Amino acid sequence: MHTNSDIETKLAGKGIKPTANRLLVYRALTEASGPVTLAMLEDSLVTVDKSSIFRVLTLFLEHDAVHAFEDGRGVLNYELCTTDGACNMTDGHLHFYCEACHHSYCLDTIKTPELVLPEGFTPHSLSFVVKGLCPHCRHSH
Amino acid sequence: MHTNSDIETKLAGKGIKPTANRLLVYRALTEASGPVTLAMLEDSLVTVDKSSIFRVLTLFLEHDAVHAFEDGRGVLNYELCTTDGACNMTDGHLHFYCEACHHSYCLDTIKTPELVLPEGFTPHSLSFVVKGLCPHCRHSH
DNA sequence: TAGCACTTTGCAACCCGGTTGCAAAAATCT
DNA sequence: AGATTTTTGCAACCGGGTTGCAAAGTGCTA
Repeated sequence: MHTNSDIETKLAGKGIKPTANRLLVYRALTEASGPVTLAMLEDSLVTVDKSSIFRVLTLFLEHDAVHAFEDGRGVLNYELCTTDGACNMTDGHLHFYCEACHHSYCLDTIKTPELVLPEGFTPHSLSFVVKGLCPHCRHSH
Repeated sequence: MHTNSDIETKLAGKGIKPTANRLLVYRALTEASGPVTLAMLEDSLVTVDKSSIFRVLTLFLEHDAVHAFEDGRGVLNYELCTTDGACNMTDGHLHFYCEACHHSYCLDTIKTPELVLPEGFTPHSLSFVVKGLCPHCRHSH
């Protein structure tokens, strides 16, 4: 488990001043079993206002503490960055969105392929999302 | 160019009864240089209500006349299906979203890779979107 | 420690894309 | 024509995301 000072160290390493809300949000991200949405954080952090969570997340994004991607519905999902440096397309991996339980999975065992774009297109980031049924929903069908 | 009866034939082939609005929307899709959003169609089809365009597009989706994907902002983009049969993930191809001009490109020369999901995950559709700068915006930088 | 500046937070309100209920208009069917 | 079904426009709503603003908190410095 992560003590508060563990988290403070992590945040400091990314150049983020630790506040009470930032510790709460960071902890929620570490304890999540996968990518989480703003709405999920709102539910689990009832003491913190939606806009505050949002601002913490955007701060984390700017400091490469988390990365974000859209699931199949256009909802942003956030995940802690595992790498220490900039967290960009180079560590891109596949995400899976279950259309039954509306849950996102991070399939980080599957890397996105390196790709060759037509002349002139300069990539910054990428998202690769597969929609379908997750193992659980497929069986309970 | 496409005459109205050309379009009517196409729609009939997909099992869609041609109405005035459906012809207008279909024509707008054929004349677009790439994927279009609901907002873009609202702008170009000033005589047609937003909700009507929306309902036409969902009808087209159900009849595999168009397919849709989200660009990098979570906005739906629509494209005419080129294949005759069901338009699903099998003809998946890459899309590029320019963060400067907010325009989506259909890079249909680049096919999405065939992928192997972990046991139990059943794919239905997929989206593969690269964000960055398009050739034009890159030069006018 | 008082006074001042800067940062962070909560609240309310807004924005925008997407979506729906409903009644009017248009097409379809005897 | 009259009855029925489909399509349409309007208005309103929804939900995720975002912002303005004032209050609360933090951290100075004198």
